[in-house]
Amino acid sequence: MNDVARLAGVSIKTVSRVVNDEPGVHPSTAERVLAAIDQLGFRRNLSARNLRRGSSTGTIGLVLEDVGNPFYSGVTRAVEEIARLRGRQVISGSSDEDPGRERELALEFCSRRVDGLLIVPAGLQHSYLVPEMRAGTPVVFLDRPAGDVVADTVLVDNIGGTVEAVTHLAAHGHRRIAFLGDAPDIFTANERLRGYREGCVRAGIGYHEDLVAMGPHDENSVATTLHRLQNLREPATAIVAGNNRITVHILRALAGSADRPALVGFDDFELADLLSPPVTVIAHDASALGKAATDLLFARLDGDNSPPRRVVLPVRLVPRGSGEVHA
Amino acid sequence: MNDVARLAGVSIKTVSRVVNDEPGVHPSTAERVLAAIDQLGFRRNLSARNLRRGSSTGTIGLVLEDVGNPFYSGVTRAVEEIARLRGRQVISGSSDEDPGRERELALEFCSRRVDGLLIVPAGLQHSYLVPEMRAGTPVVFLDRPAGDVVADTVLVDNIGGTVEAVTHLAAHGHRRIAFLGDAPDIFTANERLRGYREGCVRAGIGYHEDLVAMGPHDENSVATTLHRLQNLREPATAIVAGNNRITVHILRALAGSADRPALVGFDDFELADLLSPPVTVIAHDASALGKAATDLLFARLDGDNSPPRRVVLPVRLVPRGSGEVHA
DNA sequence: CCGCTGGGGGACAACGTTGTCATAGTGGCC
DNA sequence: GGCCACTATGACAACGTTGTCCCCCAGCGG
Repeated sequence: MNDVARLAGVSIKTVSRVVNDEPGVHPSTAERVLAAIDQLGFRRNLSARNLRRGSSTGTIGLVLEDVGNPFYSGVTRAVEEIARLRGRQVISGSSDEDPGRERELALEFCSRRVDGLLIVPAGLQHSYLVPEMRAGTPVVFLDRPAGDVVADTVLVDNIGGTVEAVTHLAAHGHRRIAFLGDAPDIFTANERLRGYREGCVRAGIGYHEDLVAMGPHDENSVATTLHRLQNLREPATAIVAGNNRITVHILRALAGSADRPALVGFDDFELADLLSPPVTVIAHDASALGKAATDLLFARLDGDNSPPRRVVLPVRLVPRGSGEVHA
Repeated sequence: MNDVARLAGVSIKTVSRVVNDEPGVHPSTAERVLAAIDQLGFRRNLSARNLRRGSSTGTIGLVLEDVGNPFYSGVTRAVEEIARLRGRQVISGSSDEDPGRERELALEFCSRRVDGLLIVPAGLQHSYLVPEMRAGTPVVFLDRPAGDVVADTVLVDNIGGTVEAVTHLAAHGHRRIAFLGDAPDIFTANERLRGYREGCVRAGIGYHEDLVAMGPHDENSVATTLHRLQNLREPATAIVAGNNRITVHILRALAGSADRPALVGFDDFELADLLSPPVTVIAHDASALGKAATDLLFARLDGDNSPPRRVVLPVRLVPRGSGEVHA
């Protein structure tokens, strides 16, 4: 800006006025300044501007588990969409389910003075955010609640979803329904297990430990587990999968096998309808989740200081006929 | 920092020293400062720090078409990974194939003084970046080349891929091979069309206009096109799909149809192997693309100022048996 | 001719840091 | 006791902006 001022033969304040479209600059002066800006390729430094103005940095931080997972990339897209409408950039990072990494990312974002934080929490300890929240950075938790702070939270109806999955399978005559879930210290995994249990009880088929296998799961562990489930004295005839990755592992393990158990997966995924058999899922909308959370965040930025809210988004069973009809 | 200094009864410079682990602070003083920091929830302002130090802002900008597309979210993940190793945050935005939006995003990132830019170019005009590049911001183009600036570029072998696809189909006896591609003003779409054409010529089956349908495509247009192709005097017996979205549209349109043409899709996608029939694809690796581009960017940041490079990543045909065997 | 008005423009401080340099105190050595 | 070296600390400027306030001068009315 200094250089521009010198080249145009004006003070830097005048350059600032031109750059900001402030009134009170003679057209001919403005033209000279613009020419200088063009010639020097000047671009105003947003950091300095925000520092001086003490205003918003125009950024929001997004911490999620893995941008590479289509579910989270859908969330990211929705967040970006709304942020854009409100003139914000999104800075994002993947925690890979590691609480330490989550914390590192969140605090780094705070150091950058993001206007707000959206977090898919990895662990159960979030008191590290208290000073930041007290200092005025709004935080919205997404997909899972925070461990030990009270804050806005957007969840999906995990319990209702798995209850519905089990009910659906039981209604088709299944009595040996298995559940493969993610690591039980992950909130959603645990909730879905609870829903599974409740569904079993409601359906009158009872809850049996031997039908449950919690993760972490990879392709091999899923294959092994399926083998076990199918060789029980009373084999499982149906499976509820705790998330999209597990569903895919199951599909891969079952590929080509003759006697396939019925399957209902939590999380919808592309092409689920084109598989044979198509896969029945508990669907919930990544963009709805991202949108709800971002809306909440912006409401806080707009001055809403009502007590923290917890929003639970509905899920819906999408029956596609993945073997529910009990042979 | 001022407040911390006051509370600890020291100068702000001493606080700065403590925060930065600089030597020459008495342990007892440091302790007082740390206590004050803790009490006030102080966190150093990175913008101010970077402004003062004139050093890197620790961010890189990523402009892509749509984070929601699994291909690009894979790229994003890879970029994030490497950026993290080099202590950078990633700011990303989706251009939605709109050159204006791309420009807006890229220049906004420049205003934020990102250390470097990774761009999946939407249009053909990138001279707007010249001043920024001259000012020292390295730019790497990804997946497609820039229109009118010379800069580092990482591409995949689009032509080789489609040549291989056509060759593969022709080897299985197909002589009426159609091509459904994206809008021809998109570099990759055009390249793949060229590859298709060359493949046809090499296979000695000739290039026929009536077998080509360039986009933009949506589910309906793909269905209509397929209908046309199958009702030609000499119907298409095989299809090459220009990208993952088109492949999926085709699969959906063909679902349940009896007489399916063979299909080879450009871009691999999850579950392609589990469909029936499985889908043969031209695979290329989103993370490899992201990694190569980010490595190139960091090489520039490390001072490499050799002439701009163009890296072309190989693709490979993954035969899965999607009806190539001509009945 | 004087004073007032208002448009155009500049000087300067401040945002929150850190680099540079100065200074006060302390202990050791001759 | 005087001098030096060294440690711990602080004062101040500067990074690139913008907000506040002030100044200059042309034009106008009296």
